[in-house]
Amino acid sequence: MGCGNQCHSSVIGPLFALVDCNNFYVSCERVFNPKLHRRPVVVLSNNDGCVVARSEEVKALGIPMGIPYFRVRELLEDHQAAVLSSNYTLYADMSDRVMQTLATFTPSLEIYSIDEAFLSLQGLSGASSDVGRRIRRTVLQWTGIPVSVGIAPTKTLAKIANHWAKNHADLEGVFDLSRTECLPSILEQIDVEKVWGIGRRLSEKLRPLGIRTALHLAQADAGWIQKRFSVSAARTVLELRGQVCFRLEESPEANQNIMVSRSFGQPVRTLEHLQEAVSSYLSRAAEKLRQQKLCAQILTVFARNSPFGSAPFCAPSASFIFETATQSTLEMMKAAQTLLPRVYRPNVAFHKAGVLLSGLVPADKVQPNLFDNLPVRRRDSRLMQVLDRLNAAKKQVFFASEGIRQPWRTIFRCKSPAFTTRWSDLPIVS
DNA sequence: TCTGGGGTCCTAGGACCC
DNA sequence: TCTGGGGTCCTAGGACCC
Repeated sequence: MGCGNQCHSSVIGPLFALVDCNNFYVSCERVFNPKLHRRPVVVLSNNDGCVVARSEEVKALGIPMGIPYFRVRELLEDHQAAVLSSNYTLYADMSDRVMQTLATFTPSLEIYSIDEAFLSLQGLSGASSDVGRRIRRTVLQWTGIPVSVGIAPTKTLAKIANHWAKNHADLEGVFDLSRTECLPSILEQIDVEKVWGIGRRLSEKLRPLGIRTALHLAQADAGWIQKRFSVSAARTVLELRGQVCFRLEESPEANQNIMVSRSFGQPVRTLEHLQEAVSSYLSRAAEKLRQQKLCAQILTVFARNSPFGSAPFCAPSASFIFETATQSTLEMMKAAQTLLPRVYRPNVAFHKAGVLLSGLVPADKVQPNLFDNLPVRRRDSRLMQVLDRLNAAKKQVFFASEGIRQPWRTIFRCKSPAFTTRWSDLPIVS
């Protein structure tokens, strides 16, 4: 690096580590299928639509994140790439293992996404970069997943440190930005769009103003940025200067919305099939709602055609407000049946539909309504409990309204087995 | 032919009230 | 009838994240 020596006294101020799994979905697949090593691998989104994870070999081919698969299929074939559908059950289980491993290092842990966590290293003894290396080694050994670790006094800088660790092989996956004298020269090499919280739109507006790198942004006037853009952008400026604006959120707030939406395996043109799909999504959404011990006041149903087709974009939606917040799938399905005719359009080829539950309240804090039918509520509640218990491990019982043939169902053409969550799919070592 | 899913936060603008 | 300011709440839409 040639950036001067890093000293190793213990740290007093706040210190964050961002641990990010490398190419997470691809890494999960490689743990159970050694043939995927040293070979280009991609994982695709639902319906095998877009590239959502790429191995290093694929990145080297210049294939960007999120590109539609059909546009790069030939290129991938030319390089004998392995192409896999998403196996969310596997990734969720592997994520749990990684997070449990991280929790052994510190209780101050924020699970930020399926493949990322922030840790507070404040007060931990020893050199922070040694801790980083230990984290990396342990996660790899216990789960098989390679991670990168970025360490810095703010979350935004930890993100940058992590990014730097990923892009400099000599660092072996760990970079401690809090102990470097060359922060400005690093920020100078980072495009402003790469900064956490600055997206494409914002960077397009910043560049003409001369703010093209993370360093430019760090040196900008925070008050002016707030007036011109937003308070969040101003916070990012301060964070780049080492001033904490985003704290660790160890016990996250309850969700404000629960959404289940999917693109269809093939376009839906009939009210009947739209009803099936919406019933099935609603059934899943209500399950999530009960898992989180919440009730919903508002149900929104929406559907849309493809934004890429020649037909004008069409995205009707309709909402239902319950007299009393509910967690009963039955009650919600009844409501959905009244909403769907308002959403359905003959002559529209629907490409996607979804349900949104909002106005969420804890189940034990629901205000009962004067005209509530309590016996029905209690009966429904018992029924839902039984349903959830039956479906806990594997879906065994479903509503007739969800349909049987389900021609709209999401397609996964090349999905790997459920290595870690189904006995029959257990990998065998011979 | 074929373009993901699930979230959060912020702001602007309108309605309404005093 | 005319004139004015300040505050809150709600919603839609935009931007961001992975």
